[in-house]
Amino acid sequence: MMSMNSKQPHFAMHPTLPEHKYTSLHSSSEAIRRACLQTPQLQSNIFASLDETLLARAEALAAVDIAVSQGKTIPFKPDASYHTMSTVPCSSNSPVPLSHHHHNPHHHHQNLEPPDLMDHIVSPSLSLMTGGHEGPGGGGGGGAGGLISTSAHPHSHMHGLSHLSHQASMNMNSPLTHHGLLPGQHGGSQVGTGLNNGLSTVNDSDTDPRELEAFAERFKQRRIKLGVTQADVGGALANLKIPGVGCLSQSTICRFESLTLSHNNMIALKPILQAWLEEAEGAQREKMSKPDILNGGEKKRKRTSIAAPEKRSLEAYFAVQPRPSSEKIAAIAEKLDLKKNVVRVWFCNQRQKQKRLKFSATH
DNA sequence: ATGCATGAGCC
DNA sequence: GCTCATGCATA
Repeated sequence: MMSMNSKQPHFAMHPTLPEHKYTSLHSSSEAIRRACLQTPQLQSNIFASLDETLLARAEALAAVDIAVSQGKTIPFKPDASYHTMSTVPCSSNSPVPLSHHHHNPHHHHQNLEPPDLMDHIVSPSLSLMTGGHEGPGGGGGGGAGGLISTSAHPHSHMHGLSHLSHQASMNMNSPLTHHGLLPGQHGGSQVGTGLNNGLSTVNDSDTDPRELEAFAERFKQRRIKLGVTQADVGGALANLKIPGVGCLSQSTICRFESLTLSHNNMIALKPILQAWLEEAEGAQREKMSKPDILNGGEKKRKRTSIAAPEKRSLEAYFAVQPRPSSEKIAAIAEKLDLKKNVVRVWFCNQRQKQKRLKFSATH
């Protein structure tokens, strides 16, 4: 249902529309994506040449890694924060070393060149892998656009966040999509958050990592002050009646607060959450002022759990080749006795994390 | 808070 | 098949 946490009951929000303008819901992940591919892709070949040998080596590494980690080695915390944080009173616990891109005397090559592959294979403490850069070439890699996409699960309720803009370059009709994405983006930096019809051009401040970080922080603090859980926020978003915006999950709210979303995603969500915040605080003020009146199906998805040993192997493989071919994936899957699809998805998720890690390290 | 999964849009 | 945004399930 809703929050499972023992938090405060959430006060209902007024259906009133916030007097806000989220005219800009730029998402163009395509742009950022393009911007991100600054590295030519030649790894496929390299990998191909290494072929089986590499697989074997990687696997061997994995074995070594296992032994080492048993002794005491960092288990590789892939998750990175969106941006380097430093002042996060993180109410609860932040097991994630949000600032490990700063220091960390040992190894650290965020952007490695393919030629260094073997180094990793030899390094027992391999933790951060070679940068796998996408490239249209490699084997796919279409950028999805997408902002807030509603997962229209066959069984689940509609989480209505739009069926809107899933493609910046197209349907620029959607209120949330009138940002004609610009293809040629400056490398590695911003999102091309398009310009809105001259109305609310996304200002630098809106996309500034630093600003987003600060906002996320403020958001969390104020949310807590309101006594509302992340799940409550997600559910309440639908009440804002913002075109194309439905509810979001606790996961997403959590990720927003912890900056573990893509830069693009952060930018897209910010105005929405800001609107909710203002709405919620306004409602509370109202309630405070007049303390008199009324106050007062489907199938379960199964989550595969990849055991630590297998995970280490996958990490080793990933270090060598972040984007293995279908055949490679099949081979890996068989060696680790995992379903091919599980392995494929694992690599996809790993790439997403790496990308964020890279971005946060660069900004 | 985070791991694995789904689905849209694209190549 | 990929990326990306997002969610369910779970540690």
